[in-house]
Amino acid sequence: MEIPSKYSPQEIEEKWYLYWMENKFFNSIPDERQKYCISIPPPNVTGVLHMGHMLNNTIQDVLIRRARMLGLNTCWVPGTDHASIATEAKVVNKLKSEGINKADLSREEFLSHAWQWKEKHGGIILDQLKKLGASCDWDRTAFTMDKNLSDSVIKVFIELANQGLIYRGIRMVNWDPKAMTAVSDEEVVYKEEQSKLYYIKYKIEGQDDWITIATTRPETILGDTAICINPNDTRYTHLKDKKAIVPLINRVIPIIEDEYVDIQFGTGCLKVTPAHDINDYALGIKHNLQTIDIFQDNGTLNENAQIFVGMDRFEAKEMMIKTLQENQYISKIEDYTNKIGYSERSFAVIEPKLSLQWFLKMQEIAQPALNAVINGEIKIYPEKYVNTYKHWMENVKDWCISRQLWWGHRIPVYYINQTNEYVIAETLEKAVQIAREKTNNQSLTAENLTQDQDVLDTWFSSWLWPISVFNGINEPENPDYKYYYPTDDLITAPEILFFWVARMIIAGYHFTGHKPFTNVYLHGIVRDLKHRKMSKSLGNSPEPLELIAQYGADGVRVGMLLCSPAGNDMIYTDDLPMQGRNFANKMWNAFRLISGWEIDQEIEQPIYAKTAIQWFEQVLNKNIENINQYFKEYRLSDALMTAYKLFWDEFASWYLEIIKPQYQKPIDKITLQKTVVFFDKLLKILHPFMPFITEEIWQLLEKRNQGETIMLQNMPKSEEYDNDIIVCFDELKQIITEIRKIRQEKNIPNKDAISLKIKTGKEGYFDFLNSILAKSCNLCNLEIVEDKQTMSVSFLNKDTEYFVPLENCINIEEEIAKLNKDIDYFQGFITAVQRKLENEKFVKNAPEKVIDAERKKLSDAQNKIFSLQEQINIIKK
RNA sequence: GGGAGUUUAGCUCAGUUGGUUCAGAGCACCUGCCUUACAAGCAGGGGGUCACUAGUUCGAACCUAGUAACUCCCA
Repeated sequence: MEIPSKYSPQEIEEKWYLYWMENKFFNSIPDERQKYCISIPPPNVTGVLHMGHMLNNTIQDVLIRRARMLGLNTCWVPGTDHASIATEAKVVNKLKSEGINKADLSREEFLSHAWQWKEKHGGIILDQLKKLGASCDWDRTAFTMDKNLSDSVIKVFIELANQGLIYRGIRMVNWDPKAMTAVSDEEVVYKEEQSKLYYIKYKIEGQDDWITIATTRPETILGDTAICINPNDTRYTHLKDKKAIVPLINRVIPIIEDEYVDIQFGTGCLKVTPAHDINDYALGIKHNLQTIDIFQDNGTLNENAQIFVGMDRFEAKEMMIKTLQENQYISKIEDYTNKIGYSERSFAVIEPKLSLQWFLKMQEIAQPALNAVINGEIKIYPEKYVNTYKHWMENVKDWCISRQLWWGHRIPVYYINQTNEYVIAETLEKAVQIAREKTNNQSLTAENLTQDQDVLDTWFSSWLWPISVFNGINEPENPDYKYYYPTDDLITAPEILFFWVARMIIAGYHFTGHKPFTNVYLHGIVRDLKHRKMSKSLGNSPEPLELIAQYGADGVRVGMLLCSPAGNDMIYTDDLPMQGRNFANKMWNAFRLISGWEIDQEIEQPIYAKTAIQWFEQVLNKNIENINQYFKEYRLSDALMTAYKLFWDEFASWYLEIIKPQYQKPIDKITLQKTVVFFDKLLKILHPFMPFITEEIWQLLEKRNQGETIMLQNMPKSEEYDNDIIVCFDELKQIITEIRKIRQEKNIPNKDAISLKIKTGKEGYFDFLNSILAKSCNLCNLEIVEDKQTMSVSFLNKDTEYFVPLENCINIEEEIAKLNKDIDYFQGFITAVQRKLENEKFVKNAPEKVIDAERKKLSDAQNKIFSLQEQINIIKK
């Protein structure tokens, strides 16, 4: 059967993924073996696969497949999170396109639409992961709003509340007026923008005097409740204890003093609007100021503003500027660059807003999580992120966990008779019970209770993920949880180190008393060549599934990993998957070569083959050892590159070329058998990186039974090896390269045999490799000689001299020039070494070993010069 | 404004306790080859003041200080 010379991955990948699924090779159940477990960073249920997912999941699959081949009971739990804000926005938009307004629906009706949407679109991303080859235990697929996971969320909320760690409070939150919800600090993206700084005059009460402040947000002066000056600022001392009048609305406000005010900035006077600025809010508390909130939740002005009521904040700003100008309150307008916060989800400008929210106290529960990373119980790779983690955990702030949305876990708080008095319970029935006890009113019914309208932050469910996917909150004694938890590795990006990783660690220690995972591997962000983050809006991201179609999943996986050292961003170009594809093709053709060889039982194993086998065994073992070490250090790019070079350079370019029989000649049995064994090992080493092609070739390499798979074979172990053989062979490679160079320079085709004469020295000659040398260089004659040769091209390896007699095409001038060039080089080298050795301080202070090495370098170089000079003399004769 | 990190070849990155196995790898590039496994290939080759400056040391890509540029986090 003819095997095509180009490897085409499409059908092959589909075939093997089906085979793996049908045979349930990805599934795991607890047994007596040691386990290895990863819970996937749950992608957003609204999401589609992007380059970041490709990198993230490739890494996880490599680790999982390798662990599986190391004999561990391997479990990779997939799933998605419900993404409150993003999903709700999607569903709202979808309904809008159908002419339905969210406001016209009841909560139940809306949720039913949301669930329909989830059922229809929620699994897309997981199916896409299958194309990548992800070997997840799909039977365990979890969703943060599944029954067990939801119950866990409610349960821990109640537990934390009972521990006094949850409180309700007025706080300045990042308000998203479009999504009508508070968002966390981490969900606000700040962008630098050109804006204006307005200088606005306030009249001093009872005096014909003015005070000027500078602000970027003139509309908020409607909520002003003070003017603040710095007590050290002599320009304003005379205004101390006076009052100012807010323009247009004539509210009288005090002039207060605080060193917080930056004298250099603007006019040195600050307007204080406690309801709409976080720093002003702090000032307000400190100076006991009134707080006037002038905005509705949707960003329009309310009654408190007195004017422009009902107008949107941006419109109101324009009106405000216009009106102030008309009334001569604006003295100056300057250009100004400031940072404006946008909602990561809805892209609306964030409005700082005072609001009643639920908070989780963090400081106390963060402590064990901080300690765990500091004392190394949990390891972060790369280590530099430990600092970042530490800094954050030491300055941790309380976590606002409520969101003004419907899609998510509804806060299990029930208010009694529309008051602020409440009870917390898993269900309405329990809430009634508790409320009756609390109020001492047995006639209280469900009618008297109103559940909090808000849901919990999505992270408040994903922080339980490694626990809740095994139902460890609800049933801590269940066998799955006991077996798989704590999980082993967590693979994610540093961007969510804080709001996911750190919180998972906190939750792990707080709810289970154990870490949630042992190692955290942080990979970078995928960027384009201009180092811009890949995103839909920039249009700079390739479509992952198209990449897979074009280069094969194996090719893409290799491309993603080749250039992605831990913690570094990955700069993507199409060259990367191409390199992966080319490598797959190389493997494919190596297989084609071997599969075409016929065995002849009669022929003896040639010495060159026997020697090459002996050498390759050493190289293989050495590289396995290196790869193991790289995996230990989570240096996956290096591990892959080592395997890549082992296959391409050592196996294909050197080993196969040496043992390759002449065209259409048969091969001996032992060599072929050994070669198949090598190939088999290489495939296993490469399988975690390139699952599909390795399965395909492995299945073809030898007769396999139904139900067999490379993915359940044992990973080759590193055995003892003789490094001397590798070193000798490296020298041999250099010698062969020298001879190839001579052929190229002198234009001698490979098929013309040449002869080689060797004047052996103490080093640089290996007779046991002669048969390989002869075959690789097509030598008709290999002779050991006592004397230097004339009419030859020569070169030195250590102190052994090699001569290629080429009577017809020797240019004596050229040869001498070449030899002189070498002499010059060594001369310079000697000068440098001598300078060192003549330095008394060096001889006195440097270790013996270093000095000896220098002396050897010196004498070696001197010998070389001597030998080269001699060669020149001989040629000249 | 506070903190962390980065700077090594055209690009992306390695360089473990300072010492010719220290200046490396892959890709890209150049030259010659369609040599029956592979042109998605083979063989060979060029390329770096290790950001800059000063210091410590017999010796610095590596240690110290300063400077510059970039990145991230927090405010």
